[in-house]
Amino acid sequence: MLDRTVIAGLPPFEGLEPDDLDHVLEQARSSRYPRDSAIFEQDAPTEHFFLLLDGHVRVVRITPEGEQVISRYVNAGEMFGLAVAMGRATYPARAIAAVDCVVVAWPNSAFAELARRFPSFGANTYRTIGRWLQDTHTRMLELVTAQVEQRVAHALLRLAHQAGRKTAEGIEIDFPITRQDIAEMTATTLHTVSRVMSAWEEKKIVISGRQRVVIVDPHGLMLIAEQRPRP
Amino acid sequence: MLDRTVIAGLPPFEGLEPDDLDHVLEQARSSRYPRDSAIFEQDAPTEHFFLLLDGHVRVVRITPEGEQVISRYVNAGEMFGLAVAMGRATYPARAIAAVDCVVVAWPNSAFAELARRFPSFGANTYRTIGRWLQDTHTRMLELVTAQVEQRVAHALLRLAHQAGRKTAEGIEIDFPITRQDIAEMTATTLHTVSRVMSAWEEKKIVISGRQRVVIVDPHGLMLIAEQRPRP
DNA sequence: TGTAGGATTTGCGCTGGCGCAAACAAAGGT
DNA sequence: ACCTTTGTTTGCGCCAGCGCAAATCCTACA
Repeated sequence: MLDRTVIAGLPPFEGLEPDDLDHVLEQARSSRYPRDSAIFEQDAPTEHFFLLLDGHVRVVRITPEGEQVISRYVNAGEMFGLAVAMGRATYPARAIAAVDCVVVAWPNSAFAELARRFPSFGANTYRTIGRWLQDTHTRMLELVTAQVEQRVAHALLRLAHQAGRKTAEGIEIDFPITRQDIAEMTATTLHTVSRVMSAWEEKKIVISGRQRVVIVDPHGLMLIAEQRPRP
Repeated sequence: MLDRTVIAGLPPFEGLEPDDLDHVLEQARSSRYPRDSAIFEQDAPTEHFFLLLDGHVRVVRITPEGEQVISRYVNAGEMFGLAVAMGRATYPARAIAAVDCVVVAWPNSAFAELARRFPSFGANTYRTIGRWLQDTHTRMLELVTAQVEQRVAHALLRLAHQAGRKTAEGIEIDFPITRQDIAEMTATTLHTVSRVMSAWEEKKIVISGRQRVVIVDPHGLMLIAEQRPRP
């Protein structure tokens, strides 16, 4: 049985009494996932929905042709795998632990009861899904209208915002991320990402190494991201 | 006051008693929108949510740079402008009547009450939003991985499926649609769409004219849509 | 300390489809 | 019947970024 303090104060459970929190956790079980392991697979039947307690999770969609696109990164404290709330029988994507993770899982059957018993939980969940829809639209717009350099800049800024850690050199992305990963976020190739980032390293905008990105000059990066395609 | 039969049998109101339907409609008002008029504007404060009774509505997102992307077409019988269900204060896109339309609008304030009083209505709405999220992801994947020709083929097949009308020549898209519109659905230019479709006309796959598209050979189009990029 | 495997960098050539421009065609208004 | 507006077609040149290939660099593990 989990301690109620691990979920107290998280948006989905805001306003719940200690007893309520215990009730919520009664149906949950927590597990650890080592780095690079799958939490659920695309098209697998949905049996659980999840809360990430610690770590970072990558959500990836794969086309029939085998091409991958990273649809988002999940940060600690966020819900994911909410297929049940969307009335889906299978997960639409694969979830991979980007680092060692601690996850709480509820069986799908718990969702309806929790949403009914704690309306704020249901409302929050649906708002979350609504926000994902917005974010997805926004990213889609960006992917199809902006140039590669701007897309990569946007992706890094978003990562820095969500999962940035201040260091002496600048803002470091808090989990290992490869050129390939960035390519899959921005719909390009690892070669192009590498070229773009090498150029930025030259200009002292970022420092990057193996699976590591530090943003030295966020403002400079923002200028690149906001650049008009044809002035 | 609207007659209850106009909404009876529609998925969101499935299983409601005649009295319930009357109650639902008490808070609604219906209006007509002439072709090309806006039903709501992007970033405008959300005051209503809508049901399309008759016609076709185009939902368009505009970037700060002024580029447009058509995020979907709404068909008769579908809800749209559900910003309130996603907890948003402004509409994330603009809705334009693609033909003369009849629309039912409810004030946002009605949403919470309806969702509480008729759980099936709430569940259906949230499922709908979940489906939009899926569709958007799928389209995004397609836009960034497939070639222009395949994207246009997919777009036409989707349109034919949702809003196709059988004619002597083939399946005709049920509303006026320009090359520019198709370009905004597939993230390309009207010039390229024109070239692609001229080639298809040559091969007797489609017949097209001013604001008009007829799919003569859906199977041939499907072959193009499913084509592997690099065999 | 050596080494295998993964990650990254970089050069080079090619091409899909965009930008530009101009002509043409179909509606609709007067 | 004419003119304006709006939509469509087509030719041409160009370039961002991909595919391919090869070298190099880390890092973990033996």
